Amino acid sequence: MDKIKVILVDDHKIFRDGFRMLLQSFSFVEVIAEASNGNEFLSLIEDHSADIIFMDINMPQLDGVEASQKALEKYPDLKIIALTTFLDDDYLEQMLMAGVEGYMLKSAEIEEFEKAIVKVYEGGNYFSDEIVSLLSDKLNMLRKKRKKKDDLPEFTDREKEVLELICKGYGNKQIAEATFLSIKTIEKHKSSLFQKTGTYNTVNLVIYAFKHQIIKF
Amino acid sequence: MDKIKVILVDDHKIFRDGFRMLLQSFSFVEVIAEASNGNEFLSLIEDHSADIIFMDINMPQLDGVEASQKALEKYPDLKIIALTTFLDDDYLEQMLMAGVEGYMLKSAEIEEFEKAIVKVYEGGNYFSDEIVSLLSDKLNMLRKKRKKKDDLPEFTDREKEVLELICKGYGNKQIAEATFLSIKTIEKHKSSLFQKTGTYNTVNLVIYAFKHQIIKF
DNA sequence: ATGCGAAGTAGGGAAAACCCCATTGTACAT
DNA sequence: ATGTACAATGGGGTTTTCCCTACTTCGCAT
Repeated sequence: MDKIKVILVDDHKIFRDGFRMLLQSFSFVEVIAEASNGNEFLSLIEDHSADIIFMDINMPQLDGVEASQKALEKYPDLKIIALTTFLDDDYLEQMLMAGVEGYMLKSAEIEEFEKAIVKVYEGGNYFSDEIVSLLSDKLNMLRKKRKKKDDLPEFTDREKEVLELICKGYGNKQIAEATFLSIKTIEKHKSSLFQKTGTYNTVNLVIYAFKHQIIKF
Repeated sequence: MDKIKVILVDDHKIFRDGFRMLLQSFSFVEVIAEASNGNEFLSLIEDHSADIIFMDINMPQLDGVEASQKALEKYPDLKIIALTTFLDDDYLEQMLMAGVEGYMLKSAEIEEFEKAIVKVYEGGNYFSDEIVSLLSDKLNMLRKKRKKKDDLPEFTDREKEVLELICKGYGNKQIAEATFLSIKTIEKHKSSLFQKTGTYNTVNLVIYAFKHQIIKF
């Protein structure tokens, strides 16, 4: 079996040296190239076909987030494992959205790296426990924030029905046709919605609905 | 040290029986109660102070999602570990948003449950690898969908300016005042926006903007 | 049994949004 | 220099939205 070809991207030479040694100690891994920032990496992948990229996030010139995005745009099958030092990481969401296959701390145990490489190489993904915890915490924060804001008023059935249609982009006339009611009635229901939500026209109402997640995308 | 007090919620008695036995085999765990659906669980927690809840998701009467939401509303410090059978789970996001501390497959290994209980009891959280993979896949799907849709038209500076104000809920008059232009001009810019986006009124335009993430919440 | 409030149904008229069309200015190419 | 393209600015007139008011129905409490 061929060795798994790995590229290292990190701005600290010392870290790369240490990490390369660690990886080479796995018999099934070969470090085929290194880059010290995003730009260097992007030109590098033109000439090398790697299986897995270990990508630092904080780097000068072009950081890991943008480098990953650009690389994946051109080579969507690239498998990237993001590396981060601390847990106060604001880039987590961005990096996940960029489409990385793994995310772990530089301080992880040797066995973790081994596990991660194998899993990602086989088409899976790997996230260290700390990262998962962090993500979960962020979700919780989000939830609490929403909860606080959500003293939503109560809507009647008709109002909910009308609001749904409004948020689909229907005008009063179309809503009237869809519900077999007169335009005037629709207008009244909208008026009630305005009052209950503290808005004063349709656009505001739609914005309100989106912000309070009453409607789904 | 006291035993960790656990409540089981699942509609299948056989599963509860087997799972209880499994848990009791850990010397540090005590199953103090069981419920066969969400409603039963909600009345149960009034009388029991549990450390950890194992909560099935698909249940008759009141499912795991709503039960968890309601329970956590009343007792925010409750620690819930969600259990699911299959991986085709549409409730994943909802359950995470509800604020569960863990999420795992019923088919998990014994050691996994042990690990999960300890971690969650100590204030952490636990998600099985399969769940994490699923979540990551969903994120990837989301990303790809956004990418595909994002052949957004190009807007002129004025148009962007007007669009921003529209999405703040401003009417034509207010936008005109804010930009020192005539209402008619604003109307024309909006008209251009309609054409470029394929929409035909302000409400539709706002919806378009939200869906394509042109504006931020 | 009756009264009272809340939801659902509309009309008339004012205000805002929208469509078709015209003018000006600017950049860029021939 | 001149034509083409397009952004930016607006006017006139129609359509839609919005506000104020009114009537009916239904549940529910006195």
